[in-house]
Amino acid sequence: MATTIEQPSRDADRTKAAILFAAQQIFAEKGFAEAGVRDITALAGVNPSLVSRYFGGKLKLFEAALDAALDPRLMTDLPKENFGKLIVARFADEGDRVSPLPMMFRAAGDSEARAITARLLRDRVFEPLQIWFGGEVAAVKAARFMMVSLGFFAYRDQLPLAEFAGPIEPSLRAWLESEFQAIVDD
Amino acid sequence: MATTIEQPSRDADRTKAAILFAAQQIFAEKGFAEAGVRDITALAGVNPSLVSRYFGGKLKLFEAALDAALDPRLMTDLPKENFGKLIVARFADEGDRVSPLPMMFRAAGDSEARAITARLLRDRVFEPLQIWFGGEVAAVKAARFMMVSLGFFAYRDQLPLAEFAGPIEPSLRAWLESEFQAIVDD
DNA sequence: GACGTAAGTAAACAAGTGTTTACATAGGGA
DNA sequence: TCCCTATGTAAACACTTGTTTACTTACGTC
Repeated sequence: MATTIEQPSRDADRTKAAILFAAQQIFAEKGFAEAGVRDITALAGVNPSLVSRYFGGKLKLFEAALDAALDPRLMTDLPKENFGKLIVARFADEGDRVSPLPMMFRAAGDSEARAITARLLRDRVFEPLQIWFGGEVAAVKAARFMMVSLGFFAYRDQLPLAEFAGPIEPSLRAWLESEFQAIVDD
Repeated sequence: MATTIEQPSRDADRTKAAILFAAQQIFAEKGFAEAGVRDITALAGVNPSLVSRYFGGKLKLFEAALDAALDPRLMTDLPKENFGKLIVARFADEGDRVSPLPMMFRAAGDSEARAITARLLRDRVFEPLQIWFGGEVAAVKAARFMMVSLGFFAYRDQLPLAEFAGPIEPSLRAWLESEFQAIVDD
């Protein structure tokens, strides 16, 4: 019988982490409004009241979940020579797993959650990108990057067209790659 | 005393129109979830129960309001030679009035409303655009148009950055114009 | 002018929400 | 071993929501 790690049944840190992890899943899947505290805590296997106790409420939990999902390095760790191909590969092939944008889109219906997404998107994505791009047109470059990315995910999220449901159409993919590459090259 | 048009205080068609008009305002401003039937009917000056009676419920009212706001001619009536400059002018300068996209973004949180926006966006925008573009790459062109448009509105809607709050930055605007123009030229 | 139907209203309804309160209990330290 | 506190639970709370039901009233018709 293999030795198993002792798992104390009462561990606040572990419980918080479980709630946070479940929140990321449920918020991304159902959106802020439709994701119930009871849904999240059921997935985490704990009592609904712990959301208020440990995070201060559903809205704060959303903020924590989104903040944990945001990581600008997912863009800025790529080499600029091959930026276009690589970022599209990341977005198109593992986009729903790697990007918090669907989670943000489905929170746009709630005004408070929307204010949080706007702030985090600016501080945790737009600003780091601007620094990474550098130069005097860095702000415009960051804006272009945001627009193309938002457009791509909004398109996949909102327009479940049969002809684009599977792998992305080759010439559309090539266009996207050139769009992203042009941002760093300009 | 000037002759005034007789306004019957009881006119079902007029009441329906008033509700529909108010729904467009409120849905665009607050989103589907936060827009209450009571908000809409208060603006229209009627009783909340009339939403169910005349439209079959809040969801059907949303569908009717969105359908009434969608008009592909806002894009396809433009000359292709000057398409880029003109469409950007329309979107950037009168975008919130002319485009139903903000209304759609803020409905993404509700799964049923989202299904409606997806269907209407496909049938009332994507398909007509595809026909208008024509040729064998029409689908890809329509997809590119959707992505750039969605990206632009998502950006303005979700990222209220101070530096882009007012009129759009000139070089960013030039880039957008070239993007749209390239779609029709390719 | 009386009447019946369409138009509109007010209020109750039923369901779901996030949060709070009161209570139970596991587990480590004295 | 005995507590005492952190951890977790169950249930009630307070509130909002879209919708339905019962009722009132204005308008066209005979």
